[in-house]
Amino acid sequence: MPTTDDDHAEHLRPDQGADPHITLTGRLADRDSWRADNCPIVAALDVIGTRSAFVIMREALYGASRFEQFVKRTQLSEPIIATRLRELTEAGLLAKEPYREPGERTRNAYRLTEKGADLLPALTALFSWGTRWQLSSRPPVELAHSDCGGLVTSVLYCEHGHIVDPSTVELRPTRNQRDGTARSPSEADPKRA
Amino acid sequence: MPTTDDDHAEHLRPDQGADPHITLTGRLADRDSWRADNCPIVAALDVIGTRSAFVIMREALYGASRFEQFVKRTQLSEPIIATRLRELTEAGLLAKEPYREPGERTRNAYRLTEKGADLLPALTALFSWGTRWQLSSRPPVELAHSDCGGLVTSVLYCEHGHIVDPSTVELRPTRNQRDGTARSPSEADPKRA
DNA sequence: TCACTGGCTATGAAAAAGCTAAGCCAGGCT
DNA sequence: AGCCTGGCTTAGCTTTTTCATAGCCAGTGA
Repeated sequence: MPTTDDDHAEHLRPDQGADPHITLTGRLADRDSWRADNCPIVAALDVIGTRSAFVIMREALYGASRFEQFVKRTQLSEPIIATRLRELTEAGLLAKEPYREPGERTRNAYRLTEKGADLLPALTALFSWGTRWQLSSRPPVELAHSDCGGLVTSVLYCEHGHIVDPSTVELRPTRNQRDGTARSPSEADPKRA
Repeated sequence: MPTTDDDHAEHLRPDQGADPHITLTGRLADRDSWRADNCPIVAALDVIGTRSAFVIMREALYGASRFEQFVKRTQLSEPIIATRLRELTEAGLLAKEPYREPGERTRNAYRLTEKGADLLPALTALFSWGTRWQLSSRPPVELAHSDCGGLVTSVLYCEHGHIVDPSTVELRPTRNQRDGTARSPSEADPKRA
């Protein structure tokens, strides 16, 4: 196979399957000229960046709302469950709601909020990824669409209704809503050196 | 508002917006009768369950492949970067490939593999979630579909081509491929007490 | 009033994640 | 041969996560 002396060879994508990263466009193309301050992924991980938080959110999405349910279903320790439930409630992913069974005293339920439920695509994507790549056999449970019975995964989708192939995803400077002008990365990131 | 003494009131979903968890069906409906052993989400977190792993995968998807690039772009420490790169390579998400610039000695590049690239839906979902719920202003960058320019997120999608509303997602026992018979949870989970 | 109990908190400990700083070393150039 | 340097590793440390265990306490029923 002939080799190339092209200085840009490293930046090119010689083989879609070989190095399938997304394309950085505009001023983002030079990745070392900007920092990923205010990264939304890191912002998400500020709330749910521990293994125990993921597991608790899994059970919240599976319908758990009471402290004892989280204890039984996650196998995490009580101090950790209490701490995570408090943090997730303070962050708005769960809402503490008093409820009372007849003959028993008032307790609190940790109800899933819209903010918490909106993690379903992320957890579904991890569910699919883990199923495909990590488990040696199919898991005993699967996610399905109750309307039609089809299996559910998370896919990349654009606002124009296209299923987006990963090779056609690009990272670009955020555009102002009104005129489409790209915002300077530093414009929205005055913090941090 | 009248209250109900219905014993099943807690299990019902009185308000779709109030408690938007997914529906457990079949023998999974009694959540305390099975354990989430071999959970694909936990299996995924075995590989990528640290904040630093997420950040490194972000940069790999943004095109980083050299050790120094990960150092500059993540602000993580070198020992941690080296450890995570080794672990992600051993797990198959990155592939170590020697390359050589003219006049320089051979180095290794950490190339994204198909397995690694398949985390894009999960990272995109976290990107969207963080954008919507955590950042006080829009991030300076956005994900777009290069074919049409539309913004990209992760959505729930079923194998029959439907965009799936979260309220129509269910967790069900995995069906055998041939005859659709559900597998017993213990069938695939002989391990762990 | 007393016993019970669900939902925590407190304590101490272990392990993991992450950091700073220093150092090693192989291989390229002079 | 010697110097330089990118890519690590090592050592020591801090912080975070997580655990086991014990205990507290408010509120309910007897």
